[in-house]
Amino acid sequence: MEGIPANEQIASPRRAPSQQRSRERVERMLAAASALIAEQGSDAVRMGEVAERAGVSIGSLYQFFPDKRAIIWALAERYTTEGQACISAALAGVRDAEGLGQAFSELVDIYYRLFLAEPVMRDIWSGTQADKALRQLELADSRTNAGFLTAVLKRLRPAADPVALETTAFLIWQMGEAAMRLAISVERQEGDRLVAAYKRMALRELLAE
Amino acid sequence: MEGIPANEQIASPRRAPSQQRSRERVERMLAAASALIAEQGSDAVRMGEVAERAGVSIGSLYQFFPDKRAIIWALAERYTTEGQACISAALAGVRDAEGLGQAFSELVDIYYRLFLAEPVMRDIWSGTQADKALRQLELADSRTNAGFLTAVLKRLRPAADPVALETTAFLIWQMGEAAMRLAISVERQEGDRLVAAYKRMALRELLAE
DNA sequence: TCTAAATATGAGCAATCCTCACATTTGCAA
DNA sequence: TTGCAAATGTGAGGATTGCTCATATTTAGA
Repeated sequence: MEGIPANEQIASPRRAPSQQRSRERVERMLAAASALIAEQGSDAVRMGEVAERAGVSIGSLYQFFPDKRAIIWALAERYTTEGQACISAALAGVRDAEGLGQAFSELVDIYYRLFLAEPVMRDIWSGTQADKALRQLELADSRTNAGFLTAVLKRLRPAADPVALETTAFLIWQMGEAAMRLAISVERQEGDRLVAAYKRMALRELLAE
Repeated sequence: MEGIPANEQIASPRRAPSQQRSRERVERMLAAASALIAEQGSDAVRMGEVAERAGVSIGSLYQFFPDKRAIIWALAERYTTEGQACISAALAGVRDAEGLGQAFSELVDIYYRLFLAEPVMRDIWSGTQADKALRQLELADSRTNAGFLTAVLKRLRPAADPVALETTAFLIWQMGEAAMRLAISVERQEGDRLVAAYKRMALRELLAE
């Protein structure tokens, strides 16, 4: 909540590792951070700890990451990149309403399982509201993914207002993330019901009109 | 993000102010915190600053609030209490589907306007994902409010499965909050469209079957 | 081989939350 | 009124932690 003074600029590596040696070390830093986040949550992780676990000095850490948030950000970026490829692939082949229902339903299941199983992903996407850089990344990611969905909708309903379709897709996507966050913070059984309800609601909207 | 070590226990006043004098001082502390949050955001606010603005010493602050989060929490609790009364009143008189549509639509508008106009509320509900105590408060609040909605649904559809109605109401409520958070973090025009889309989607679900 | 750029290091600076020993005020019983 | 315990007030300083920087080492390439 504090210690890190502000919340403004988008973090980027202070220096891109150009040598093989440093690239490997950066990997170790990210792996260490990831492991520690999984164990303690990103708030509790201390920079010195990350450096120690990665087997580097605290100075080396700051050579490649301008601040603590930048490490989280780098991890988050990987998840978004992976996710986008997966989503794009799942939606690219959709040709009709039935196909959309099938693909969307599967995507929701995959994401729900991922959220349940990946503590790091869960932790990072939770912090998404508090950190501006993360929020920007998540919004951009969400727009991209919603874009894949919009493309499908435009194909299925060429007569519909494109802006309305974009709005719907974006909203449905963001609500899906909200539903996931909610589902994993209640009892498993209720979480399952909530995800199912979201799926039904979203599909009703996607396939309507 | 840091400085406050963990994120565990629910914060409660370390000592309840029993004298008139201290009650007034606690009010001043909360008012100071609220003003500073509006100006800078809760992350940027420093405890010494709150004490100074309230005209008390740092020690007095910690006499009544065990830590920084407890102040935020206290402010959040006030918002939830106010909100619940408002929502309960709006939904209590609903007798048919049309009335529900009307009341729900108005509630969404009120909340959207509130989110747009109240920087403190906005700030606090944004931090809701990162702080466990806040998240608990928000979940409890959401359940309470969803309960009001559930009561209406049960009245309108007595034959429906109660658990399903509860799930639907809870989900719709949480999605509303997500839609608000999303709407205020994009351009005003797009935000309006998103809120309208949410409203349409939620109503379709509430009035369906 | 030699040099400049890249990389590595960790003691220490700075910011901030929060504690605690001690001072003051209040409520109330004698 | 007086005395005293409980409530309240104070702020210097302890403790933690993100981050810097002067300095040392390694690498790439001429």
